[in-house]
Amino acid sequence: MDYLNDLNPEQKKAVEHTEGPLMILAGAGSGKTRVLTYRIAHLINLGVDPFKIMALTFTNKAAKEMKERITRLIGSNESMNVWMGTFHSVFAKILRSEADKLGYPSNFTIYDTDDSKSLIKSIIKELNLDDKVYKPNLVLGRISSAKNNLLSAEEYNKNTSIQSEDQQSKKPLIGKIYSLYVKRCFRAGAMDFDDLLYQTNILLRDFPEVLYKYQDRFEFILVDEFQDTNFSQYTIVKKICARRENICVVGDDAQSIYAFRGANIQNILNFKRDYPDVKTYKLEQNYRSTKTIVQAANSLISKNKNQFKKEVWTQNDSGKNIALFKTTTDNQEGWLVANQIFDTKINQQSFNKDFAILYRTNAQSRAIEEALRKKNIAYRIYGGLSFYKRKEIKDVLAYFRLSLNPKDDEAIKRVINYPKRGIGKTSIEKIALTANEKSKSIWEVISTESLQEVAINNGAKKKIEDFVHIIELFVAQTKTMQASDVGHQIASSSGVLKDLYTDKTPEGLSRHENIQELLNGLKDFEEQKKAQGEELVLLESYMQEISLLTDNIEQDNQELEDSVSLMTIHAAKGLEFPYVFIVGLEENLFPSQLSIYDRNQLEEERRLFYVALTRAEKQLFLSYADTRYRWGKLVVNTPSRFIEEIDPKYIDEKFSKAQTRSNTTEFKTQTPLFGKGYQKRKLTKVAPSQPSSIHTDSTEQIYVGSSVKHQKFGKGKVVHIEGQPHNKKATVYFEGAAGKRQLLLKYAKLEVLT
DNA sequence: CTGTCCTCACTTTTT
DNA sequence: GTGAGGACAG
Repeated sequence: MDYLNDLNPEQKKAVEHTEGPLMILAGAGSGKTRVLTYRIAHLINLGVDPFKIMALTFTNKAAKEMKERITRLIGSNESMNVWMGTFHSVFAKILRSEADKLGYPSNFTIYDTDDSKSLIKSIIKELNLDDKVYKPNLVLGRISSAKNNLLSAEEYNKNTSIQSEDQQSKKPLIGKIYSLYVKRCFRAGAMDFDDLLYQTNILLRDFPEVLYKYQDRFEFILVDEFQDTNFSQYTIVKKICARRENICVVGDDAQSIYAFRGANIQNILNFKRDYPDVKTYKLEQNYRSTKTIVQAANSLISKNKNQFKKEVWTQNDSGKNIALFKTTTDNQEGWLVANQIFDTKINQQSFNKDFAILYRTNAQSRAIEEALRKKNIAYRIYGGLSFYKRKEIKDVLAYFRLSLNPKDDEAIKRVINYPKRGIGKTSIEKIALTANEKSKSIWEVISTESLQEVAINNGAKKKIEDFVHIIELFVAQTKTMQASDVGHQIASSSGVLKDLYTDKTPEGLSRHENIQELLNGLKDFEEQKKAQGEELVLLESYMQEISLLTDNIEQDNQELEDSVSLMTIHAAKGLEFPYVFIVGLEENLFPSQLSIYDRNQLEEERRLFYVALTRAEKQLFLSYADTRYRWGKLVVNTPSRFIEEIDPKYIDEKFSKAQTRSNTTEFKTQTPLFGKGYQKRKLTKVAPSQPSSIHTDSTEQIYVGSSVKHQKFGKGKVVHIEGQPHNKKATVYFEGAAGKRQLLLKYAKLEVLT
């Protein structure tokens, strides 16, 4: 148990507390993830079956990082079996295996926010409501928060206080939209993001035997970022751990930044109420940042009224003061950041990857990007327009979805006339009308005799029938063919590839490339599964894997490796960088104008700033601009109130007048050159980046003649190796029934026997 | 039914 | 400044 020596006394106590409820209040940089990972490793070392441990995180990034760290600690074989992932992905998995109980198909579609919004739009239209009053975003928000508070549509309509709220805001029919929305999702065999949690609650509530099963299966539950859980999530966890109460939650109220989405800091308070004999440990020693950063952050967060008492401290050096830059325009701000990075790199001998630039909204990245490009500083944008959100990718994925679940109305609406087939708006509307009358999905209308009852001309009917035949073919193929083959087939037979191929504009080429990239990712996925011993890899399993991915997954590419990170503060949570720039510190931007009239919302913004400050290890740079382009208009700003809330003894104000004049003019003349950056944007790959350094290294130790062991196939001998380093393919003869196999080493996780 | 031009809303954050 | 969606002509 040497690893316990890596921990400080408080951390160690938390790790060694195995049975019974446990709450860890962990300040920023206090080794929260370390405690979680060590605790899981410790449980396994004590003989707990990894299958019986469930570890829930909030984001894919956090899940991925924890997986990697556990693998490093205890090896992949054990860690693979821990149920670890985001709330949404873990419960999606459970819902798929229990779907029939809820009347859903096990291959239900997951609607993303765009799907939900588009469905809501069509419902609003059908009800002849004004979408200026019933703004789809707002309606979706109401429905979402209802679900996250476990209110069904029926309950929503019965609840007098909600109804009077909706009356008062002159939107009395939101409840009706909610009911219809639920009906449509069900009809389409689809769940939205909130359903993944809501329906899990229903499942555990209405099927005691199912609840019992999972209570029995999960002996230990760990929840990361507990302050960000909403009521729905908390209820699931509470139910599953009710029998043993082996629940460990880790959180920091000072870093709660998702209240806007229904997260409830009260959950931390409730926790003490629900588990009176809970053991609480506070991790207050910060290992990440300098004294200056820690104390500056403390001085800021002390302005919040709602918080737990906690004193974060550090033994680290004092470090440099925070640098505060005032600039005149957003472009100048970008330029200043780029220059500062350039200088710091030389003075401190640091790398691009040591820097992060954090902002409140994604739109702010533009000015920064231009400046970095001009200075030739490599950068990477996290979040923003993710690969899966691109139009062309969503089109192909809609065909994939349709081939797996033809009842998916949102997918059908997306592609029934893309590429152009001469099926116009009027026809689709008439079909949708018939579908609603019969309470059937669009597919059930167009693929049966019901189509004859729709009042459209025969030409259009013929075109629709052709479309149905294509999809029917795809449906059949997805059941028997390898995922990558079906993928190619669908991309070309649907006409999508051809449509983009004929488009020779740079955008068209880039879209075509993106689809190739998607198909490559699909192939990679298939190879990976085959290496794990699966014979037939279906498209279905791929779609289940990616439907909850919104991040861009990192590409293992040397060039991208050393780059400056650009991201929103929300996306930066849980990460750390030696040098951190926080830009756009202006009133109405940060804090956002939507939050300044409400104490709670303002405090959330302040916590967000706290999160930003505490990302830094060595030094912080803050900046604001007097004017900034927003919505194409020049806006004049005053500095953010948050700047003054940091104890001024930690801040050095910098004005750079000399640089201001010469460089803004240079900037203006050159800006147009960088107007179109579309095709230069990075391409991201779909390949799940399982291989950590451990695996990549070990593949280099496999030679012809090596004796190896495979998780599924057992022992074997390597007879042939081909391919590039880090991407080698080996032919292996296995002793058992598996016989001769070709495996990609980077996925196969072969153990070398000596 | 399709293509083009115009208007308008969009900027809070994620699964 | 951009992209989605509506109005209108062909």
